[in-house]
Amino acid sequence: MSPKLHLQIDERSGVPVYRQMMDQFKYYVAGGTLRPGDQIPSIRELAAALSVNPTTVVKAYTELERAGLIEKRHGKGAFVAPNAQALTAAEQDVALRRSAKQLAVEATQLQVPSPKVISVVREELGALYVDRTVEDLPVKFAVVSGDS
Amino acid sequence: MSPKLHLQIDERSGVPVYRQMMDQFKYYVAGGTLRPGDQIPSIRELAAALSVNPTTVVKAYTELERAGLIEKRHGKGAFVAPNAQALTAAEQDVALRRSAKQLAVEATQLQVPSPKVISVVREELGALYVDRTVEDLPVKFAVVSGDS
DNA sequence: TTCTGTGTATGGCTGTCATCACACACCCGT
DNA sequence: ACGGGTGTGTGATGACAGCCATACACAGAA
Repeated sequence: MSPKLHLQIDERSGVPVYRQMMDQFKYYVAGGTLRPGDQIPSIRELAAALSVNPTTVVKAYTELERAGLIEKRHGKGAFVAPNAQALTAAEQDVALRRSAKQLAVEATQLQVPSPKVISVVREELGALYVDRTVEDLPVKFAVVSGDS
Repeated sequence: MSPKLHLQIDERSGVPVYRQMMDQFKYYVAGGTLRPGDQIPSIRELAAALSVNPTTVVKAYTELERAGLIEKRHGKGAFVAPNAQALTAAEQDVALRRSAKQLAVEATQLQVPSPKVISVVREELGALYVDRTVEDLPVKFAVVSGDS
């Protein structure tokens, strides 16, 4: 039913909260963690877990619904749409490259040597895998708002 | 005087434009590419180069000035502040980690294997170095707004 | 003075988010 | 069947931030 999600909101990033939520749901669907029919957190539940206003979640869910990715059912909850399309491999690549490029630009401007960049990325990837294992507890949705 | 800068604005990222500009100037100063006394692009010039409204650049410059990083002189232009502090190594690390973490989160949600992530990062880093060499032309400020 | 570069100031449109009050669907005890 | 409690999504309103368009003010050279 409800796969364990790991949503992360960075308030200081400047990126609208509803957009951060949308992207992450997209990625979960694209990666196959969320599958058609799966129930996702209720608006209130997610709002509480992430410490944001319910209206913000509403906006994200509404947009996702308009994109055909999820369905809201009054009084029942929200679900991944039956025909929710996973991102194509190409689209996944674009999304990933987008982040990678920003990192690269930043590193270049900071004049950080490439090997250092790579090692930091490795560390952060490793840190997440740790989280994933630790997360085999009765927590449905884990949240990190600030930094680790 | 005016070192060759390479500013990059991603309009679709959701991050406020003025914030993207601020960050990149910060990074250039932190990395030593921009040094105290250096003249930076005029408000109009930068606005034209990036295809944004001058007021947006004003906001970025005003904030940077308030942070003590640059100085605006009426009728003359904008310059890196005499006592502009480069970021400490620790602060640089924080900034870099921030981007790296976001990339890691995204990759994890997309279930992209780590080696793939690393290789993409390497590619993007490489692409930027290419740009840097190519940029030995009479262009003072090069801009990339969309994707490469 | 006049021209041309520079930074400055104001108002308006849009997007983002919070607050608060409302409406629908289910379940359970009566 | 009923009726209420609890969960769910919905909608109206207001405050504030980002961005743009436009007109104004200063500095230096012709």
